[in-house]
Amino acid sequence: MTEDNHDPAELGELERSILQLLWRRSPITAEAMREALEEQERPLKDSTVRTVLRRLEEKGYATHAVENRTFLYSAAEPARMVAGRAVKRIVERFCAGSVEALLVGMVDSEVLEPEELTRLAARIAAARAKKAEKGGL
Amino acid sequence: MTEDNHDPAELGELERSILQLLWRRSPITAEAMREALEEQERPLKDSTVRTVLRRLEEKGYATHAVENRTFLYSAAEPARMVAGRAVKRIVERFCAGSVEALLVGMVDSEVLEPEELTRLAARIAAARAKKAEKGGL
DNA sequence: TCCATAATGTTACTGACGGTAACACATACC
DNA sequence: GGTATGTGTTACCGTCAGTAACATTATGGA
Repeated sequence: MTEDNHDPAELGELERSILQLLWRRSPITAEAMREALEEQERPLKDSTVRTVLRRLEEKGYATHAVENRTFLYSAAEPARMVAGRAVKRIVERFCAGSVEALLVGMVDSEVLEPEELTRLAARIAAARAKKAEKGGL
Repeated sequence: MTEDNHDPAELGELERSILQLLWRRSPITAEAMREALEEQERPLKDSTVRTVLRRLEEKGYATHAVENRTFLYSAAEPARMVAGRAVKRIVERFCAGSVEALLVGMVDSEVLEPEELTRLAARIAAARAKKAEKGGL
């Protein structure tokens, strides 16, 4: 039971922006992060950025290593994973646990075309099969 | 452009519970809602329930009709739709807009088996085709 | 040695918002 | 006309994200 209880819905807008950057530019120092945000028209004080990075780490979304007394932050897990779990919660909360209902909803709300769904499903299954083959089993 | 800007992430826990009940038991009066919540070990004052119902309506998740001076609340749109849009936001926020990345993430985080994905895709596409045929395009 | 510098740690204020509810107001029926 | 039933108004409180000042620590050079 690794108590993996992240909930991306619990992230604020700034926290998400920073997490995005972690995914894109890991590993990264707090100062570099501040500069990156500044380039996105988001000028913030040094301490603000650090506070948010610390909070992200507390919440389990980030980690850091220490290199010459300086923290190098990285995302704790890939975006795909976080997104996957986020969807899982949506399925539980709004689709009574049925993934099918969710996929139907995505089609209904035009997030996804049926043909695209079919195509992606095939592609993913193929990729998966290949991986399983390599992975030995 | 009906400015359909709901964000289920912006709902609190009680709001979600009540929305669930709206989906399950619409149309429903405030009093009946209170009783339903009581049965779920959630005893709340009348005014609490009413406040939340009103907030849900303000946020666009519910509507009401008036029947003999009494409000009959209903969900404004099906759960599937809300879920679909919620997922859309996740895709934008965590998957750089790629639905494929999301589906892969769902497989990676074991929300969905590859075979199941393939099967559901086929089923949905078929249902969709049938509908288009009937709908006369 | 001692200070300036570059990091990190601590603490806190503020505004939004959700959970919760008291209290006021209206109306229909006896 | 007053009581019962249902709706409208207002508000308090706790939590949390955004924001940041201020304190502390270590390190390398004068």
